[in-house]
Amino acid sequence: MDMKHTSSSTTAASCMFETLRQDLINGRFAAGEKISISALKEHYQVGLSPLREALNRLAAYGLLIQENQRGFRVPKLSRNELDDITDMRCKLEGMALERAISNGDAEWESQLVAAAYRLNRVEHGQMETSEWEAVHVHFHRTLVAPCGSEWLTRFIEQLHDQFDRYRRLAPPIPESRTILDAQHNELVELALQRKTIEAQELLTEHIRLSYKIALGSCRGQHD
Amino acid sequence: MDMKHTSSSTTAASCMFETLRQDLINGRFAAGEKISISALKEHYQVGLSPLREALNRLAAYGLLIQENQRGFRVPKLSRNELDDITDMRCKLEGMALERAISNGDAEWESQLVAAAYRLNRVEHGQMETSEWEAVHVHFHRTLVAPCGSEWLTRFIEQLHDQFDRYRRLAPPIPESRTILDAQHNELVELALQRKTIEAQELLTEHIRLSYKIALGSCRGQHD
DNA sequence: TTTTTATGAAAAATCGATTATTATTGGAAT
DNA sequence: ATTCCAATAATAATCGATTTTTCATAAAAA
Repeated sequence: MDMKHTSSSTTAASCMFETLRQDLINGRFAAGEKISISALKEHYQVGLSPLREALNRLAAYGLLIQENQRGFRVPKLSRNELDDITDMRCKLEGMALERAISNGDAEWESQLVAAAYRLNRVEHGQMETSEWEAVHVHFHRTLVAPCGSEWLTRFIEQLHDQFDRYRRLAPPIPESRTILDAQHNELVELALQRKTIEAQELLTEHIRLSYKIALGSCRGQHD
Repeated sequence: MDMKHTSSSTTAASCMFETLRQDLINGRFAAGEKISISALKEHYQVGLSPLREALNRLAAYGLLIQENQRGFRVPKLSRNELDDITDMRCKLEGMALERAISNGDAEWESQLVAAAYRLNRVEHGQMETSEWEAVHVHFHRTLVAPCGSEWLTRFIEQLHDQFDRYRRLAPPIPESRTILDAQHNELVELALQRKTIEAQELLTEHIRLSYKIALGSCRGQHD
């Protein structure tokens, strides 16, 4: 048996990291906002030390800006950065998908089908947004999982978080949503058929369409 | 005038982050070693809080492994990971170089020439290794600097740190060193002449030759 | 009016001590 | 001998308080 020594009891710092990460991605803080440590401490009912450790991790991860002697700020949203993030996603996830298609085994195929199935189910029902978001992230993670590169995976996750910060803040566009949902299933089809190029092109298209939605979060943003 | 509010007075935590980052890259800690926080505290004469904040940042950055309730460890060296890092460097720096060559202006050209010049000078003299390393990092950073992507730049820096952890630990190979030194100058030539493809190919070759040296650090490593 | 300088308040960073968790050791039981 | 368990030591994580630095305000000087 495989006893997971890894998933040992969590710490307050790790817990705060995860919570804040989610809250940042979900736009619970205003872009550009100064982080009031004592307010967070109050709000999350957590000690100063674990909170600061979490903030330090988030800054190193790119979800916060840290300035010496003047604490932490939420990064601003800028169209330029969204363009950057989007381009990088297309490039990196394209790379990863190619490798995933060439490495992926039967186990991957079944997990991919399962992930897509779950995504379809959640779409139909009127689940909470947070549930759909979780399933959606899981789908995209599964899609590129067998790319064989720890670092590529890591960067993709990081960019995904950055991208979602924009997207989740933007107003939804139902017509685009329908297309995006269909694309998930088409991606599975192409992946299973090992149609590498077509899959890559569709993934790029998928990301670019999401980008159009995400752009909606930059309205009234100055740079 | 441009008064740098950015480089404000540093904090103990930031200072420790930089110091430990260098020490980790320079192999001052054994791969796989458990980090004794109290020992570090003693050795660097620093308080517990700033030290822990630095360690948290380093873990998020990928230079340390953090496990809940059991502290920090130095990542092991593995040939597989070195392969991964190397592939990713070739891909990402190749991308960046293409964009740098298309974006880079006269200012970039002069900085690149200057960086190469400095590198040549340091080679000739018998400067400290640390001096050469700093100039070398600066050269590679300059080469891809105008790629126009914050995120690409960030990932490249991160991978460079990871790669150097292997390379600096490996025994030097003088013949390869000569070739690598020459390649730096050839890279400048090709960049100035805007020979994108050739420059990319040479950069890949350069990284792959460095890889052969870096491999020397994996001898006797189990996975 | 504008700039400068002092001053008090707010917030960030750090320290020293405490608590909680893990690792270790030395028997007892099988 | 090997496994199990308690007792203890070691270390990680956290807390509460202190120090340091920045920010905001207003008086003084130009």
